[in-house]
Amino acid sequence: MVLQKRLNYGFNGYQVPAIPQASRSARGRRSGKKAEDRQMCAFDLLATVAGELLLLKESNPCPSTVSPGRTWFVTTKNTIKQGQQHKSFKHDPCEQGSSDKSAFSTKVGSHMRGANYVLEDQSHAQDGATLPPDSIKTNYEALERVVYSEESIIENKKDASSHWNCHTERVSSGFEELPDGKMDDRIERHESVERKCHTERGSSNFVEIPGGKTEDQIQRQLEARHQRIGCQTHVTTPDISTSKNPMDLDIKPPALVSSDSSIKAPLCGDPISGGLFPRCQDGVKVVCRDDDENSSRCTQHCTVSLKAFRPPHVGDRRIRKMLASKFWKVSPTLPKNRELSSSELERKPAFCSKKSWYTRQRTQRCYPFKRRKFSERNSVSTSGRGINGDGANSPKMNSNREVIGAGATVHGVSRASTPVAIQESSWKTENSHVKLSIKSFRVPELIIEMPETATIGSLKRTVVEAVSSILGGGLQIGVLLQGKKVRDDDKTLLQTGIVCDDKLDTLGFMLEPNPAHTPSLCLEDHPHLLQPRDATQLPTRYPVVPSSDPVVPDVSPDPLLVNTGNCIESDHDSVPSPDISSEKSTLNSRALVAIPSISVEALAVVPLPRKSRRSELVQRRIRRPFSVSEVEALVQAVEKLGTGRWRDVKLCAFEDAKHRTYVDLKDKWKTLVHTARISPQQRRGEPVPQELLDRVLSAHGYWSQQQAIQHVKSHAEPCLLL
DNA sequence: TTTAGGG
DNA sequence: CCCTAAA
Repeated sequence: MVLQKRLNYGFNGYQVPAIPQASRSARGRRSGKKAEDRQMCAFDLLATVAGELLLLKESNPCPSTVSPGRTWFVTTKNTIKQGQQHKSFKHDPCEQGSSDKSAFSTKVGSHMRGANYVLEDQSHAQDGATLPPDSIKTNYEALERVVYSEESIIENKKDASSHWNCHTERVSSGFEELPDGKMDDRIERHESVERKCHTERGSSNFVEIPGGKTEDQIQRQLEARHQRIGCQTHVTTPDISTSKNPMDLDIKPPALVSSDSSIKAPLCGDPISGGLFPRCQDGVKVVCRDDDENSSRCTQHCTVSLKAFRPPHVGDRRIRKMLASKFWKVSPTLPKNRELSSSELERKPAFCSKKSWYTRQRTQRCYPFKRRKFSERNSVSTSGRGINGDGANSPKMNSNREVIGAGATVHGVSRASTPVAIQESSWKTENSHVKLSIKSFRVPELIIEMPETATIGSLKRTVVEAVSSILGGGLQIGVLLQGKKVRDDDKTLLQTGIVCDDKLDTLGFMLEPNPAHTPSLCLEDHPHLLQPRDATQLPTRYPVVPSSDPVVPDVSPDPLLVNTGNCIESDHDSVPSPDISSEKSTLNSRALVAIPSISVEALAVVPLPRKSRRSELVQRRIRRPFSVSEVEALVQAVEKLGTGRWRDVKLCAFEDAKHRTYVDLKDKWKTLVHTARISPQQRRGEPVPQELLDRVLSAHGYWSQQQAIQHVKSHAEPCLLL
């Protein structure tokens, strides 16, 4: 079940400019992920727009003047030549056929390729008359969901039913016609999939709000989404004369600053972000027309630049990772996070700046929540009125003036950025936190060998040295929950089950050697460790750590290194990169000087398997076993579509399961076929009903046959096809 | 980018 | 689930 809101906005025609090719190129992305990322970018864009709209909305306390049933659509201005499955989004959603979802994603992809799209309010012409709510079922579902999410972040409530014309409705995620009573069945399954999305980390790009969630849960969900997306919006009021080129929009200083109503505090004015992510800003030209398009009032245009501050190259995972590390950083009870250890910060100044950038980003992202807690709705409305002058109560909330007003407000807030520390503290007080008390750490195995004649004092010293050597940077923290190691760094505490005053006794921490740590620092701090004796007299494991990862001193500007975990992907940024490498070079050479020659030798001798480092950096995706319901969906989709159309299968049955790529589905089918062929005794994991396996075999057989037939036809009788 | 197939 | 050649 999906809660949907129909949002009413007083203007229409969001023109999304072409996004430069350069902003899309990304290295190191895995192909399976690309489509999702791309889609997500586009959705973020839409969400961004939606978020701005919400600002407008908030500043106008009389939304009831806008008629219901209004929905935003994405329409394309360009003709896309790729297949024949493209329908204009202007088409009546009622007539959508089975290919429409494909069309949507393809169009979104094309959008990222530079096609022009218009986010458009299609119902403006006939207020309340067009597009009965029920007609929006499929393609727009995602968009609306985003819109809903954004609104929720601002309003922080899911049942704002009164004047925002929201309603709940069930939406079928399937887009093929479902015969007879199959619909309910389908919806049921879809619900289950969605529920799964919630329990599994980051599996959905959207925050899907299933029924029955508490407000608190929703809030956390939305927060998580915001963290994932890392997207902020910014509205400026550019010079109208330059509005032709959205990229050239001037940024005017804020006209008004309000500390209260400035909901989505943006970051555009942040010089750090500007410097670090010169290409991260997707300019969005927003053309605001008057509500009644046909009236003379619609002639005036204003342009609003919406900037989505989501570094386009940043993988979802990376953002999350970084934010996660940010979290730990905030928590004073925990030792430094390996992902962003202090030593790393020292060595890579760019990290620091980025980090602070992100800190700000993140805290501001949370601002809507704070605002809501601190202020009543009334005060928001009041300030909104103040910002927009007399327009707020006007029946036509949609005048251009107000758009500008809202934009200026937001912009002003973006400039008035608060110190990070303050924001963090307020952040901390505003969210439910898990309080942890770490009584002691379990230290990883440490083998120490001493001559019998050694004194107790020297033993102590050796142990201390060994421990402190490891503590010097060569460790990371392992988290244990109920005795099981929590490996997924990207999961939130909530998702992992670490909630306030609950289960905390089962939570444990463990020190582990950090294979990625830089040995030079450690050795630099304790050079005597290697010097006083022969290396063979130090069979402790800690000295091994350095040579186990000799590549770390490698200062080559390897993007893999630069892009690691806590760092925003920055391979395009010319500024920080040289700093990083030069800084590291210096450090490294300095470190090498301090290291005895034997260590240098060790460094040279032991080649690091590149793979291992890579796997350190690019984390393997979490394994998510297919549930029976997922298998059933897959089987059904393959029965319908065949075995050679995994993309369609994905779109058909797993559109909302963002963590299932078509490659995953293909692989799963492969294993399903295999499973079906082996004896039940040999099967592992959650048992798949035999009935499903039978269907797998029969479908597999059928489609293999079909493929063979097609193959024969196209080869033996090519002329017949002409 | 998607498919197909090996690992 | 990853990787990658091939289309």
